Amino acid sequence: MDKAKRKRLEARGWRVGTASDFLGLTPDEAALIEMKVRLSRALRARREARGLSQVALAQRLRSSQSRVAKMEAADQSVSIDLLLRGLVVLGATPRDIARVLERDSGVAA
Amino acid sequence: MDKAKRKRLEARGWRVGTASDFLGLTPDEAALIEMKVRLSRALRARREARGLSQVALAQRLRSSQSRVAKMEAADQSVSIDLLLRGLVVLGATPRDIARVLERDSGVAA
DNA sequence: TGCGGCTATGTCAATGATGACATATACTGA
DNA sequence: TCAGTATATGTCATCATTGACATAGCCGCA
Repeated sequence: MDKAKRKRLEARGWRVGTASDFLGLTPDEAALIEMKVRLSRALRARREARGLSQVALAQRLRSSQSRVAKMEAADQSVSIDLLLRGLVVLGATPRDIARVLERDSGVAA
Repeated sequence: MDKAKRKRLEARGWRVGTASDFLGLTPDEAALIEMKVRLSRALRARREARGLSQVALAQRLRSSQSRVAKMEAADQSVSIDLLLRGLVVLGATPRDIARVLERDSGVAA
C-alpha cells in the first residue's frame, strides 16, 4: 500500500498500516467488516448486471451518486443498513443476501 | 391491537393501524423489516441459549440493558448494524447470520 | 408482604450516518 | 483537443442511532 492511500484511509478512521494494526482488529470487528465488504461487492455486481449507473441507482434509493460510490467502496461512513437497502432496491431477496454473506469472497486473504 | 398500543407505536414512527397501512409498506420495506425481525429473534435465542441476561449481553456490547431490550424487540430505533454486532458478540459467524436471514421465520403470516 | 433479578418502555444529549454539493479523475468518441 | 458520461473523494448541515438513565412490571422466594 502506498503512503498516499494509507494516509487517506487513516484520515477516515480506518486502522491501517502495519500488519499489527490489522491484527489489532478483534475477530468480531473483522467479521463485521468482512460482511460489509461482501455486501458492497454484491451491490456493485447487481448494479452493473442491470446496466445501471451510480446516478440511476441513487435515484431509486433517493440518495446521491457520491453515496452510492461510497457504498460500493464499503466506506466507513456507510452502514450495513444502507447497503441492504441498496441490495433490496436492486431486487435482492433476503435469501440472495444470505448467499452473499455465507459465500467465500473469492479474494485471497 | 388496542388503542394504547397503537398510539405508542405510531408515536415512534411506525405506520400502524388499518390493514391498508400495513399494505402501504412497499415490498422493499417489508423485506427489510422481515430481516430485522429475524435477526432480533436470533439475538434473543442466542442470548438465552447462553444463559445470559440482557444486562450481561449489554456489558459485552458496551451498551445498556434497555438497548438490548429494544434490539430484541426490533425497535424502530435499532439499526441492523447493531443487531449484527450483537449476534457476532454472541459468537454468530457470517454463515450463522446467513442462515438466520434465509430461514423461514416459523411464524404464520 | 417485601426484596432481588430480569425485562420493557420512555426520554434525551451525544455521536454517527445521510444526502447533497463541489470537485477530481478516467475514459470515449468526435 | 473538447464535450459527455461515469465514478471517486472530500465536506457539511441535517437527521437517525446510540448509550445511559429513570421507571415500571413481572416473577420467584423468603
